[in-house]
Amino acid sequence: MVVDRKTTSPKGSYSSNAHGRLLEAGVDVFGKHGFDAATTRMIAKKAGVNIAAIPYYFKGKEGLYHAVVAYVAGKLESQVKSTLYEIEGRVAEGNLDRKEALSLLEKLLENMINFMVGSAEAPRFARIVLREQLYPSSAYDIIFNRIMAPMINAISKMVATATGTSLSRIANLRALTLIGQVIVFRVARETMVRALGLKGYSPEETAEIRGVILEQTRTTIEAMSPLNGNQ
Amino acid sequence: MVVDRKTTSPKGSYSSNAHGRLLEAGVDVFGKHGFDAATTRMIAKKAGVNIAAIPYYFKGKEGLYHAVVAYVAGKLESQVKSTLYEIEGRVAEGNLDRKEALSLLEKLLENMINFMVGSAEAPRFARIVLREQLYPSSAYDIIFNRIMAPMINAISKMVATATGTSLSRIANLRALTLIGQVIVFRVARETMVRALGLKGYSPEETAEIRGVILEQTRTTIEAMSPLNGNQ
DNA sequence: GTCTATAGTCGGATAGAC
DNA sequence: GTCTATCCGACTATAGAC
Repeated sequence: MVVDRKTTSPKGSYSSNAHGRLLEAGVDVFGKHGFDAATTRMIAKKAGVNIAAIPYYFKGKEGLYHAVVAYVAGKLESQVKSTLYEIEGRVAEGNLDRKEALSLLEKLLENMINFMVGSAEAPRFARIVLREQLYPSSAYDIIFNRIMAPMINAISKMVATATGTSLSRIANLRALTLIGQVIVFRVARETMVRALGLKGYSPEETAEIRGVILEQTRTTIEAMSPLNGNQ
Repeated sequence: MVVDRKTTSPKGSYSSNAHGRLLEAGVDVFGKHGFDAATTRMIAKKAGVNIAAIPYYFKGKEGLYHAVVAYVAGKLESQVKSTLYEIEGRVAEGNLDRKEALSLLEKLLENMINFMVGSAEAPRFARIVLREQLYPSSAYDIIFNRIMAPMINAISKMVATATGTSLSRIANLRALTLIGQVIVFRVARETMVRALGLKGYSPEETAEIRGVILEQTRTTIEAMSPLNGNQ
């Protein structure tokens, strides 16, 4: 199959080496410096391609940035996609009980923790997202639609079902506090490292963190359930 | 004598206070763009002072940045200082029981929530801190020593005391999840706004958030306590 | 203390050879 | 598709008038 690299559409083409290398380098350089402070010279150098390849493949710095954000969104999406599908499917079937909802919620949180805390490449991708949280650009729509909205939606539904309450504002807020418990370990990594005297997150420490978060999730869900029988 | 200038200055132009105006403008501009991307031109313009005032008062852009970080650290410190002193004092006295520890923990979290979620000027200061979390510079020491370490320390101690356990790694991790529940509302504000259809955080919404976090804190602490009697 | 003017550097993008 | 050379604008900092 012949791939049309450039010509009119930067979206149709992927397999060019320079194209892919620029995306990977863009994740690191935009993540480290932010859009404005990142220079096309740094990115091109890191990618090992000529600076002129950026306007050539991506119509300029801004086009590269949007492509990088979409690339990152796809990576993050792939970490939770199967669990999100599973949840969606079970919700559609309509016979989800509290116990299973809690179990699906735990599975989703585990997905998040394993990636956000336990994966070596998470920091690279997370930095792009966090920068967009800090000061959203036009690229934020991509992140919101592909990651944030589906995650909040799924977690809120599972919280509501697991606590036997309706899908309310309160369920949404509880979902966000659950997300907060996970992302704090990514956002405040440097603080964690200094405060706890860690070097990074070892598999054992990741397991400890997972244990604490899941335990708190279970006890909170249990305490919030108005009846304590099973559905 | 105050000389009335050509009015690039938005606010009535007090020319006597270039130093303070540069700090305030620096919070906004460094917060919005980051150190590298922020320009001394933007800051000087926003402050309504001449660019040359930056090297004059702060020995250059970097000196201004460090001064801004210290200024922000002081502002944040002042939000929790009295509660931190109170905790320190009670710990030193040595007769803190579980109930009082929980109450002090709640007070500290309330301080955080009221400022981080409920205050209109929190986003300005938080952005500086979040950028340093994202990619710590040499200025991070100021933030860590004046804010992060004292907060984590105090929360961990109160968690350990309130759960009747010793001050362990687990208590530290639980402290961080509590912090995470608060800061997610600051970090992911844009996501919150979109997902919940809010415009910002009204006093009512702040109260709802406070209710959810404090309720979860109480039930979690209770569930984690090995004995359920009252000390 | 505050200003203007300017030096010196580095940014993104393009043209055109190959 | 990839390169070199180059334009032009914007940056920080300084010198020196007032």
